[in-house]
Amino acid sequence: MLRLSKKADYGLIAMKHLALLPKASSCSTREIAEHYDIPAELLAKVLQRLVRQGLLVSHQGKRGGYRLALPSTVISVADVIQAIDGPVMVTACSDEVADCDQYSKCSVRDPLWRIKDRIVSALSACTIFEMATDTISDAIFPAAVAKRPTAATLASTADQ
Amino acid sequence: MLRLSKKADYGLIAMKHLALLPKASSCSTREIAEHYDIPAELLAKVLQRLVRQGLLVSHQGKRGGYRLALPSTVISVADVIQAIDGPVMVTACSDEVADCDQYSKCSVRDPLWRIKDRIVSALSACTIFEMATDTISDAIFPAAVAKRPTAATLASTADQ
DNA sequence: ATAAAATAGGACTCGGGCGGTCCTATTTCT
DNA sequence: AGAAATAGGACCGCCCGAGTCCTATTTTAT
Repeated sequence: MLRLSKKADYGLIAMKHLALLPKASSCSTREIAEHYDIPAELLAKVLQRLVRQGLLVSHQGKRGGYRLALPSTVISVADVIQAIDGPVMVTACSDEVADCDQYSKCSVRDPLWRIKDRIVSALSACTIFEMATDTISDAIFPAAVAKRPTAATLASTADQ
Repeated sequence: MLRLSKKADYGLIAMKHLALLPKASSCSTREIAEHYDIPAELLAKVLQRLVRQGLLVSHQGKRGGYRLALPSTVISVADVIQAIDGPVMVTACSDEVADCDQYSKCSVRDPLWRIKDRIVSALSACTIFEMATDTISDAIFPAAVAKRPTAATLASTADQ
């Protein structure tokens, strides 16, 4: 499935919302939660984590709220996801840590690592600004991929 | 986290294993399972699914087994993952199906869709052959990404 | 001063899905 | 005929994500 967590979803929604706010104005958890029908207390935790990671700045007390700590052109989707869910890891075995019982025999760890890097690149190449303004280009290298026939196509022709 | 399922892991391991076999020879579930310490019955289901999706061909009966249905240069990592886990979807709301309760108010669906396409592109750009021969290039467009400062960097410098 | 509204964050629960197992066909080779 | 393999349905336990509850603290408005 390769889905990202609800928290990351909420985080991106919030970041986009904050990016679209007038400069230097802020917004409370409740406002965002109500606007998008997100459980407020859950969103609160997400925003708190984004503060801890330095992507948001908070203002406590009544009339408090959050605003971006940095220009939206500098914060990437990868930054948000990683701030919330921790480092992106495609495989069970992270960075040197062999917490997967097949570590010694695993033959796909290195290849998958490179693929993970590609995914992180894809996520890093997209900024919150681009999300907010809907200016994300469609693909990274359409040519290279589109050219090659998909296995699905070939398999169906080879079916019988 | 954005992790892929154990099944997908096992599938990729098996596909790589089969790709490295001498041409036209096959291999049984048990052989692969024992070689990589994978629960045989679970791996069996994975391989069966790969057969149903046309990526493998099976030979039943004693001395049966599996072999690639197509050249390893034509099968992509995306093909394998999708054959096992179904379509890659970054968000809860798939293809037009609004099974997520925030569908109407969701502001990040379209951007995330494009990002999903990028991820699928990254996965589609890597073939089983490349996995088997360890010839995966490191990144897609290193320049574009490396050039931009990361939010993490900026956040830490702006810390106080 | 006091109350209200907000962030900060720890502790807890609940349910679904993933990983895994078991069992029973069916096919095919020896 | 029997062994060894694929095919596949049914089931189960448990972990973790999603969400809730509660309390403390900070700040502002009245």
